[in-house]
Amino acid sequence: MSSTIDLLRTSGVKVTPGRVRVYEALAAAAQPLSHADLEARLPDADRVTLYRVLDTLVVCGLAMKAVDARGVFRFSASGAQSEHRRHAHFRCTDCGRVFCLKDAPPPPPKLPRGFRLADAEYDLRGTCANCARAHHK
Amino acid sequence: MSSTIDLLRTSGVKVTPGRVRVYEALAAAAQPLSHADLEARLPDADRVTLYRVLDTLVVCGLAMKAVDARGVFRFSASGAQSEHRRHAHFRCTDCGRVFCLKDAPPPPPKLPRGFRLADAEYDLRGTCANCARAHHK
DNA sequence: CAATATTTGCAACACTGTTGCATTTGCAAC
DNA sequence: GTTGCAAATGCAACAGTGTTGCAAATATTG
Ligand SMILES: [Mn+2]
Ligand SMILES: [Mn+2]
Ligand SMILES: [Zn+2]
Ligand SMILES: [Zn+2]
Repeated sequence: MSSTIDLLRTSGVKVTPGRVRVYEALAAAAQPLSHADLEARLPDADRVTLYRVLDTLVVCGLAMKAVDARGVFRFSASGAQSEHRRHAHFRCTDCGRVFCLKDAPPPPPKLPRGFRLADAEYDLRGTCANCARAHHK
Repeated sequence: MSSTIDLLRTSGVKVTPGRVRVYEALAAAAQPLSHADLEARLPDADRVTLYRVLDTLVVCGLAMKAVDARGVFRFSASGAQSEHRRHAHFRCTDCGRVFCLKDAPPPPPKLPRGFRLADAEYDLRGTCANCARAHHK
């Protein structure tokens, strides 16, 4: 069980109280959190600092960023960076939860000449088992 | 070839110049258009009216609304939507343009028992040929 | 402890989308 | 064609989300 401080240090970023608290809020959450969700959980945090801390966590691989159905970014802790890059994700449009799938992400398709691929994401949406059952009963 | 006016009338909404122009811009577009894209194509249109027209087209079934990777809503004429489901898209993080790729999207991976797939999108990001060249000079 | 590169807090801003309200307009009934 | 009215439009003001510039504070290194 490695501490949040160790995680940050290992990821090569400075350890600051803001980063520790934000990461721990993400890790403790059952669902991906929006910036507004985090402001509610950390009332003392500065708005802009919060955006920048989230950005840092994403860049260093400790968090994942995805857009929800309303067009708002949601963040979730990703214990190990390489873990989530090796599989696709499924987002339930009912409850908002994100599930990690077993299968490897598909290989990127051919790009036109001169194009450079920086990042790829296979985004699957639908209803999870829980919500499908609840919906159906 | 049914006219836009007929389409609107059949959908049970009033026929106005704004609705005709917006629908035709969507139908003529190669990719889903954001509100900003449409403002550029229809410089005389009022911002708010444009939002309301788009909303009307979605409600009456003539357009589809989806959120893109930046969290911005993009609209497409209903007929065109099925077209874009048959290939993946590449978004240039420099200029923001979206390119339709030739290859078919990869087959969806196996989902856990009870999960229902509603929609899938293979989202590729990077720099397009133009921006890569400009960046490199 | 001192040096310094990062990070923070704050103000100001940009972009996306919404609401209220007075005016205009599409369309149906006459 | 004229009239009446519900619906659509234009405009101003606003709310939410995210960004940028810059001075002050602070985490790390030595
Ligand atoms: Mn995952
Ligand atoms: Mn396409
Ligand atoms: Zn669910
Ligand atoms: Zn580009």
